[in-house]
Amino acid sequence: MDRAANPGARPTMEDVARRAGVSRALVSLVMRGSPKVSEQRRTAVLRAARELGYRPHVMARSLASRTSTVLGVMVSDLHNPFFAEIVDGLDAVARAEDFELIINTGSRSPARERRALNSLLSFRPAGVALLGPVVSAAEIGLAAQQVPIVLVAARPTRLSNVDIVNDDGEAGAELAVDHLVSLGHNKIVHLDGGGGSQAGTRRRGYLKAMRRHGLEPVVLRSEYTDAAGAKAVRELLAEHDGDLPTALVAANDYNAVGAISALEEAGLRVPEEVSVVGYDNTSLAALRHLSLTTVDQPRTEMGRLAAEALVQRIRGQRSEPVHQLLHPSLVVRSTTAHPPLHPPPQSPTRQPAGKSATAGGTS
Amino acid sequence: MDRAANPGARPTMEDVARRAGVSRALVSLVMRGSPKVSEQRRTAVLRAARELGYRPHVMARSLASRTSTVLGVMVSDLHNPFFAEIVDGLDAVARAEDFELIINTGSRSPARERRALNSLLSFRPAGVALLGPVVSAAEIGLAAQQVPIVLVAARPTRLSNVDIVNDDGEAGAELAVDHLVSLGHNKIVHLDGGGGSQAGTRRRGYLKAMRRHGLEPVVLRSEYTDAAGAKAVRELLAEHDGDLPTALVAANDYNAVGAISALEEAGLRVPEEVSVVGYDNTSLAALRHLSLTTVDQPRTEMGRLAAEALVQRIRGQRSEPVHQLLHPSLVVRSTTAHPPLHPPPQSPTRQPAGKSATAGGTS
DNA sequence: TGGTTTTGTTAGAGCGCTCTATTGGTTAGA
DNA sequence: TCTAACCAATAGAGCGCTCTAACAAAACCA
Repeated sequence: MDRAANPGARPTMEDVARRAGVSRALVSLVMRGSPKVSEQRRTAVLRAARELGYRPHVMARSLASRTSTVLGVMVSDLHNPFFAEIVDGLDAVARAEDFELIINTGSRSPARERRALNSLLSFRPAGVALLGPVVSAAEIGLAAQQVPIVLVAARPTRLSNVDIVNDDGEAGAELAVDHLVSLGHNKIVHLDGGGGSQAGTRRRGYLKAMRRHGLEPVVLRSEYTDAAGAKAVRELLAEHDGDLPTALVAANDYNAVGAISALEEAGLRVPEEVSVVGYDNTSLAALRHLSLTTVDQPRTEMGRLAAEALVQRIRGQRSEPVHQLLHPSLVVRSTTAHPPLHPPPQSPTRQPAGKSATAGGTS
Repeated sequence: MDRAANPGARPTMEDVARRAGVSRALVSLVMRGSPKVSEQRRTAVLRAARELGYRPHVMARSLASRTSTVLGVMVSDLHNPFFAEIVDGLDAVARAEDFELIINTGSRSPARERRALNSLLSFRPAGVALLGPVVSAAEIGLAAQQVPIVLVAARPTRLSNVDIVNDDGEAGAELAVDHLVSLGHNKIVHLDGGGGSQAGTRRRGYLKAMRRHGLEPVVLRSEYTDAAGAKAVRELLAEHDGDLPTALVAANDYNAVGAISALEEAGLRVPEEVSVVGYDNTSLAALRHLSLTTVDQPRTEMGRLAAEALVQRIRGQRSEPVHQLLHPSLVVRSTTAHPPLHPPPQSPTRQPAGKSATAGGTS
């Protein structure tokens, strides 16, 4: 009844002003927390606003102020909980710095991702974070001309006007290989992530570490999925019939889980006969049922740094691009052990001696 | 150079109009695909727009038109891939009907969820979908006065002005119990979802089915997490030392996986000694490594129906609330089997009393 | 006391767009 | 030939807000 000339519809600043007996401009000042408002009027305005259920219209606000408090987030794959933790980090900073997050997803398809990005841009956000983008560098570059952009978990790029926050995939893969080598493995195969973001970097790290240890690298093309991991292993088993690897460095955790399934289907036990290392330390890996040895990226931290990079750019505190490379760490769980036939220097955890028969003739 | 009075900044409709030698209104018509524009001018405008890299400003548009093409989506937990599939369904409809999705998350905390909801509302969306909300009914009701709202995967509510799309959790839990009974189980314990959405409904279904079969129900308070499932089982094992159940109906897949881990830690084998049924058929359950028997909700379909409900309301095609209750189905995988010491009559898969829902899935 | 600051408040223009009239310019009908 | 009917195009108001400039009223200083 008191919604004045605006029954039913959402109350506007005008309505609040009328009810509080002040001007629209004063309401605006109160809403933005200006110090130059008398206490008396401030409380009157706040009360009127509360009574009407008024909430400022962000779009109108950003239109009028020519600024935005919106940070756009493009999540390349909502199904992958990996990104959820990055969002956690972004969200924490956004909350602290008074930005709003709007999320959008590209479903791992470049076309949809472009759509999602355009949709985000049409809100004229103050900045945009692309998590695991698969869209072309050219398009990212184009967008970067209009708004600060930070890439997270992205494949390497030559773009000069974007910030980047990645984990050091090369170091991570090296970590995995070093771990396996230290357990006594020397036939270590990498299932790579195909064209996925970070796949190339991890592959490079694997190759580098293998060379460093004087071992012969074998890379199998795969993908960031359960099914692809299983498929790659099945092919591996079919081809390299006699000469099986004793350890696998998988593209990521999903890939690793698929690989483990295929290994077990083939009667190979993990880790007794084959060790498997994942990548990402997703909640999947942590499930005690899987208990996957994996490489952990500081995801929340990555999100936090990404948001901070954006905020700095938005506030004009920095204009050169930054390229953060965070250090991953190895999380050793139960899918890695000493290889069969290669008893380690010291006392092992689980190294069944009777294993030799199996390893001798898997044929 | 030709950006006229607007160098550097994003071109506006005015810029396009100037360049094409027409009025701003005409550009507006072209942008909205009006048929009442001569072909000649249309191409001229489109060319000018292309040359300037013009993209309409959705905020300004929705401000001026007093309409919105934005659908807000509040996802209660981004880490749970369950919701990602609902978003897929929403997204499909949104794309088809020319709406934009903006997503936001509440991280399973009522306070954050309220924040997220308010943030969403401040964009004055045309409609809002709340996926697995934990915020209070009162607040939802308040929001529903301002914008059409659809609840998905929500706990039951008395709210009269919102649409609801749920799976029939009662039927789902019954499906699980019936399946276990048909395998010969009669000591079936339910690990419930505590205060989680749908937890009560599932518990009710479990109780109903147990009673129907003349069995004594046992409900253990738990939660929708891996850890909670494991904890509940550990407590169960500690207390009911002598008289263990032969089957568990878990609150959801995560809970089930935790339960399985705890069982295996205790030396109990699944499914040989204890059968476990999950709920949700998440990607987790499908991993061949877990191969969890579970209840599947048609999630994408739920998302689709939710979006359609919103669109109908937005278009004014309907004003009464709808309450959709979708039928779940059982996916039998490898975590359920006949109970020990109780060899079944024959080898059943289905259960006698022709229940409405089907038994689908693998294996 | 008069002038200068300071403080609190407001009018009014305008952000980029849509939308309702309204305007000329054709064409059709009689 | 005139009017009605249509068509393409446009002027101008206004969506809900911010922001600059201007303005009273109170406070300060000499």
